[in-house]
Amino acid sequence: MPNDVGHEIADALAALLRRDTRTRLYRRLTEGLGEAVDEITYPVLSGLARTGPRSAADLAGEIGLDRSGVTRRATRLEDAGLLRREPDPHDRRATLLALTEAGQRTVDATRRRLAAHIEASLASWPPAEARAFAHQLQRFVTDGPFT
Amino acid sequence: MPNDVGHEIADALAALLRRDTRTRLYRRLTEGLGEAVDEITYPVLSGLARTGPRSAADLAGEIGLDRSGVTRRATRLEDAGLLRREPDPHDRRATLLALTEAGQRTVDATRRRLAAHIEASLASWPPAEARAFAHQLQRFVTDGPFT
DNA sequence: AGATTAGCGTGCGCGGCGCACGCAGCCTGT
DNA sequence: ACAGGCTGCGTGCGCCGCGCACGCTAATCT
Repeated sequence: MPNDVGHEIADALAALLRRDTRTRLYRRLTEGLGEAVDEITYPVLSGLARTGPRSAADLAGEIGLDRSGVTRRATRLEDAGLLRREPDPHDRRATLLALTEAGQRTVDATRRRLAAHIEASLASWPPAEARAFAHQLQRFVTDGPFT
Repeated sequence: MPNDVGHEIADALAALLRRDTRTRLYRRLTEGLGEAVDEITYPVLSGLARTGPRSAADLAGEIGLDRSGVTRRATRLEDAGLLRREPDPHDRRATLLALTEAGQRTVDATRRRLAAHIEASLASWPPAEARAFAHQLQRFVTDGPFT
């Protein structure tokens, strides 16, 4: 493999990980979905949508955050009606975080928007190439230098 | 184009943009390079390496940050000997930020590490496929839903 | 039953960030 | 030439996200 491949991907990754890139993307995806959902709070919604109701500590471990942060974000989302705290039936001290219907709709809308943006930017690609790229990207992210 | 491609890439991107993914990657890349260089200060070094000496305001525009932030980071890097402030010969009120030799070496080492990690994770790929992926990724990042 | 542990929310301090001010140097009009 | 506006820089200020640690409640262990 030519070693310029590494640098080429490195440059692309650097551009991708840039702060304002992330901020702009989040802003675009969450625009008009209410004040409570933004770059800070969305990972809580998204993580909850992935696995269903779960505890704050559990969710914190997944998104690489302290429990206190998850608690505070959850409170904000709860105030906005996107999230609901329900007592764990098996453990009376525990409280499970669960999406409300509005929260689920918000997550769906956001993910749909992102997918639409991606597909729009891939519109001019040959379908087979786009499909191959998607698989390679996924493989690269899971196997890549990020674990 | 099948619409699951959009969602597949969306999932990969979400994993890539996760906070701890970024933090871990930065930590690995800057390990042992001194206390001053980290996720916060590195973009200044990197941006400077890209275009040569330039003003703080100019650099701030590129990395999507306020000038004050660049100034503060630059001061930290200056204290660590990685960066040098030199007066602009054409404008006596302006100061140009420039990498020292140590700063340049730090950037080179970091980029080399990232490229090495990437290539290692692509070691099992057919070379042609890796090359194609690199080009597609670059194209996707520049044309993609990030502008 | 008493002691230890687990889960949660919150107060506290740290640090990054944007905003706005003050100062120094440039530039344009008269 | 000089006076006013403009530009570039650094810094103080306030906001906010974040990790740490405490107190409280409830489960679990001996």
